[in-house]
Amino acid sequence: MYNCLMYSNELIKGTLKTIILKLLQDSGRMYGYEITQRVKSLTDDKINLTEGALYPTLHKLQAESLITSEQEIFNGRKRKYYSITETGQANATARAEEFISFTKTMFAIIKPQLTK
Amino acid sequence: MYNCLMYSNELIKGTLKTIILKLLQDSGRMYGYEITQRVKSLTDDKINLTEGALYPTLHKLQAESLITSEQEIFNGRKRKYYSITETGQANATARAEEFISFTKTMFAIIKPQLTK
DNA sequence: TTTGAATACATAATAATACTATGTATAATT
DNA sequence: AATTATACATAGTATTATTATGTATTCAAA
Repeated sequence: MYNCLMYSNELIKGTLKTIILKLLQDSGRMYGYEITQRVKSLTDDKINLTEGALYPTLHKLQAESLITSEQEIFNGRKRKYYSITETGQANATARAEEFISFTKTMFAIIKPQLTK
Repeated sequence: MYNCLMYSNELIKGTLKTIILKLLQDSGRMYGYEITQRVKSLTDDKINLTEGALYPTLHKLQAESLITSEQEIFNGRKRKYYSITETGQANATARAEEFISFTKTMFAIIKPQLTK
């Protein structure tokens, strides 16, 4: 869709990655289910991560060495805790800045009509 | 990716549709090439719509009755002018508002870490 | 004058990505 | 006892954008 010079072409599609990385950057380690609940409460129920979207993305982020994982048993149930790596930290910051920049650009397009 | 209650699941993927509809809402009628140039200048070269993304999307918007088209010859070259329909007007406004709302939601997630 | 850039539209093939649906399994609640 | 919540996972599907390619005309530069 976009062939951007400043924005990676994953900016939009990759919003989920940005969300996950930013949460991990903020909270230290988290497990999958915890992430869905945090997103739900942070966004006031507006974003409800599905498992079919979350887990494959977590696996992808780990494959890219942006996060690491360690499995534990908590209260009889398996939990897989994810932590952000150093590379992931830099990536998270870059993604967030890109998103903010993109937002400004989009506003340049949609704002004029809003005030009509 | 998102299973939103307030946001359509096309919010992100459909940013291009929002852009096109908003431009048509603002400018009356436009032809394809004109849209790419307008986007380019409005976004300071940051978003460069490719033809492979633009034209299929225009056809899709027309199939959804959000825009209409009329072909003309200008200076020996074919031009297909697109105009927004009444349904499209409402859709454009809704999409823009959705985008702004989504932006606020995203900021709730990424902002805390930015100030660190 | 002819070559290349800009204008103008279109589509097929590919890649990326998220969603739906489904599966497994345990703990807690009703 | 049944349902809900917790917890992870993946196959299949759909959507969507990108790349690549094709056609065709006008205009500017070499």
